[in-house]
Amino acid sequence: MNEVVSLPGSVTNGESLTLAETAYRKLRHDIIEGVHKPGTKLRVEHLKDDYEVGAGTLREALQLLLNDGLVVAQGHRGFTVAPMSAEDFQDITRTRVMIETEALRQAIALGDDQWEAEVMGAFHMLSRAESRLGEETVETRSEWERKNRLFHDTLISACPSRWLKQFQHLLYMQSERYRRLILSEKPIPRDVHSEHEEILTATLNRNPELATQILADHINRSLVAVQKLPKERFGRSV
Amino acid sequence: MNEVVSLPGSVTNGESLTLAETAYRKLRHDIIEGVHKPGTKLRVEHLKDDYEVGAGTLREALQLLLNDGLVVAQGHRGFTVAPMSAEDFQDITRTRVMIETEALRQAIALGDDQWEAEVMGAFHMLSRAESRLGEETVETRSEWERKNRLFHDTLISACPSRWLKQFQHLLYMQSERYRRLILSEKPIPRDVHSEHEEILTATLNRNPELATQILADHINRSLVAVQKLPKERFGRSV
DNA sequence: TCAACATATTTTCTCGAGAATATTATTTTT
DNA sequence: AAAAATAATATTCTCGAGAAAATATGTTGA
Repeated sequence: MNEVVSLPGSVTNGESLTLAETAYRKLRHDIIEGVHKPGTKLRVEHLKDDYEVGAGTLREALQLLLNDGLVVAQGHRGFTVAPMSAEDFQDITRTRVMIETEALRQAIALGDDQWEAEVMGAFHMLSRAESRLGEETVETRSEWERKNRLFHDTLISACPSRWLKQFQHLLYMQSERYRRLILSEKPIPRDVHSEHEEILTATLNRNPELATQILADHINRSLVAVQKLPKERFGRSV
Repeated sequence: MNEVVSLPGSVTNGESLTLAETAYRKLRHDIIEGVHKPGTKLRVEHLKDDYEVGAGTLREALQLLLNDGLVVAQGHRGFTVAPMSAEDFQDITRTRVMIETEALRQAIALGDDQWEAEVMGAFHMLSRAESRLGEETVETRSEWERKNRLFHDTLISACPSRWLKQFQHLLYMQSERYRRLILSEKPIPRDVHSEHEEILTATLNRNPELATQILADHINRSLVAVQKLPKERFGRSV
């Protein structure tokens, strides 16, 4: 069941990890979690000690982050954490709605019994993680984040388009960084559970119109929350 | 008019180029042009001499190519030219139609006079390059390829979504590799000129339905051409 | 006081050599 | 002879030091 498969967002095809890739993952995590603030310079000499790798290896990790749009580079002027802004998140959200609803549409059209079962399973795992969210520890929150991503990934896993899924993954990752701003403000609101449930039932009923409509609303809901935030929360502007 | 702007596909924001990035560009060109066949191993020790850089620098260039999906990596097993297949091109084409038509729709809705002028200019340049296509040299073909990309880029340049444009750029680059297979077979057919012209007029008439329809047909046309090719042309299979 | 120039410092970029890992070839065993 | 184990080769990955470039500091002249 738990076969080794190349998870999206991974650079290599599973199996053994290089030091550069582990550093890449840690850095990615820290950028999404806001450890490295938007617009901040990422100096190799400082970071190589924190992440316990050589300078060249850390550079490789930074190069990989360019793909994800979490880091920007400037020739001979080093690397910088990608800036954040309300406009950027609006763009991310709109594009993500377009990509993810199309992917869901295709998944609903083509998914088989196996896929249905996996979607139900992912929803169940997410529900359990949600119920454990009362005790507000770091672990429960990151657990919920993992399960939420898994649910969204599984929903569209039956979509045959490699590129659509890749773009969805990228935009989800970007959204995560913004969603973190809201979560640090107030805990995850109650109605997300019912939203997920509605998406689930509409999907299993093979109702693409309804499922994509709810999914779109669901994704858009975090947009209005971010737009209410004061702009200082986005870190230093460019 | 010709201000220095960060062209998509470039890693840095213009200005001075690093050795790693120039190597990246050359490698990208060579992969698209088929110098390095799909599925081929890219050995650092061999390539560093060809591209006149150190081993570490060439590794950086390869890392950057991962983003573009032209190279795949496997932990401790090095880099490989991304494989090609008819199914992959079908996916690329469908996704590209979706992305590029949406971008064009937004551009038509929001583009100003300046944009209209640039679109006309790009079309003119493309037409001239097409007329020079009779003398079948390497230079005229690559000139046409450049102008064709510029035309497509300019069409959607008024689209405000950074991400849509980024995805369009990625998929256009992928298409280029496949289009090369057709071009080596037979020269560029006559009717592409009229197709471009129809897109232009529909766009300038602010007719999004017609413009996106013709654009979609235009992009899809190369799909059927590729699907006619024998599968040996795609290089060694995975 | 301010600007232009030169110097010093920091940071990035680049390279080649050594360590770790995978692949191929050889030998040994069943 | 086929399979398993071992040795040899090739390739990738990692590191730290030096070269190149950018930034910061200091100096001179108007």
